[in-house]
Amino acid sequence: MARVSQAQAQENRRRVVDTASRLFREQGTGVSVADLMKAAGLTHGAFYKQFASKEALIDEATAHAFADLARRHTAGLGQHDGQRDAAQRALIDAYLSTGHRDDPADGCPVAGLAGDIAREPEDREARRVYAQGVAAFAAFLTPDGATEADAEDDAGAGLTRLSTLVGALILARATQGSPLSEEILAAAHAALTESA
Amino acid sequence: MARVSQAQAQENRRRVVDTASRLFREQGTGVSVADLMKAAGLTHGAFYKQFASKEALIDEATAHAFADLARRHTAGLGQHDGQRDAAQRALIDAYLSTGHRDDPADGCPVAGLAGDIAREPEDREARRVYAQGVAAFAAFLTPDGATEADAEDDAGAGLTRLSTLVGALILARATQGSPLSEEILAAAHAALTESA
DNA sequence: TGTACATCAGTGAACGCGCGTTCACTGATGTAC
DNA sequence: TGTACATCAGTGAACGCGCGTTCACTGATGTAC
Repeated sequence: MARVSQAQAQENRRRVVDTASRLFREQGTGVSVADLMKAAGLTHGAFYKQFASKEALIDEATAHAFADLARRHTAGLGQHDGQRDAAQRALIDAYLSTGHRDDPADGCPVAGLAGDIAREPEDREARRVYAQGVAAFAAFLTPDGATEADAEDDAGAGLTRLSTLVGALILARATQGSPLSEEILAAAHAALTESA
Repeated sequence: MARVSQAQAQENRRRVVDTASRLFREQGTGVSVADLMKAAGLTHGAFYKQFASKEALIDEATAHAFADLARRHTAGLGQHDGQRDAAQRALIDAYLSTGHRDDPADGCPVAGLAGDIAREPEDREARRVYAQGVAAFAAFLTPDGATEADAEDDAGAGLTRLSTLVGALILARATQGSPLSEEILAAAHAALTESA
């Protein structure tokens, strides 16, 4: 394989970003460029024809993961005829499932990337994108009722719900193998669905 | 410096474990043996006189961090004359402070080690210790009231509170630099203290 | 539409570097008498 | 208590290896005529 059509090259590039966004969530941003490219079906040398550095790919893969998350939230709303509470309930069910716990690659980037993002320097693009993604997710979780009177409280409730979701998922993953893991998911699920 | 007294050697070993437990929380378990030993005031060669491998140190440093956490919880109870609700309230205040957010090295190992522990293989000692630490922390957070009637619900409430605390702290660290970071801490703090 | 040639996505060997780990050596400590 | 010697915690050079990145090369693609 030598030169490849522009369309093929563009598709290869897309596949690298998509593969990276999955592997970074699953194994962390420490995944090597060589392993990454192999997973995308290419050799490591081709990487620098498409990306300036591994850092640049981390930025791009982070943005890709959050764009996908936003798309899923919009789709979720669509599936419930725009009813926020029904869409939120469906999201909570899926978020705190063992399926989500066991599949970080295809799962929430807020949870999957949290550890690596926290250790990135403050001026990194990936951090900006992450914070924006957190804000958008919290907004999606804002209670359905009175959004006019107490806007600040509502925003706070969205942030708190997100904290509980992300915390429970991360703890369930870190305790996987112990019965505690399922107990955490069940407890958070009960707490988040009884009041909503 | 060549040979050193047994007492000195023992103290050096303790210092390495303590330094590791702090650096792992702050920078992750990816910290190099050389950096670690330098931070403890020794050279890297001495490492293998005290530890079988870096893995073994990760296990020991994790246990050390959780033993320290348990000690702090006990001390917290003592400072409030054994009153659980007062001790819990004080812990929540400290846990969701910017001081705790900005000092992961000296902070909660449940939050600081979550990402690395989740990626360790299931049979690792560090995972066992971590799960045990999560259970103990959740027990500490169990509501003060009726611990006789609904033991399962109470345990669930402890796990949910821990999920919210850990999730909020991790998100606040990952969004540090954005105003969102303080909003997350404030929102979770309000939610956890209004009901308790 | 067919031919000639420049382009450039992908390959695979190679780079300097830092990793975890090993090892020959040092010399104060601990012990045997 | 004093001397002779074995022990072993700590040092620093060295190991093989995988990392991110570079580069000479390939040959199908895209373009100029």
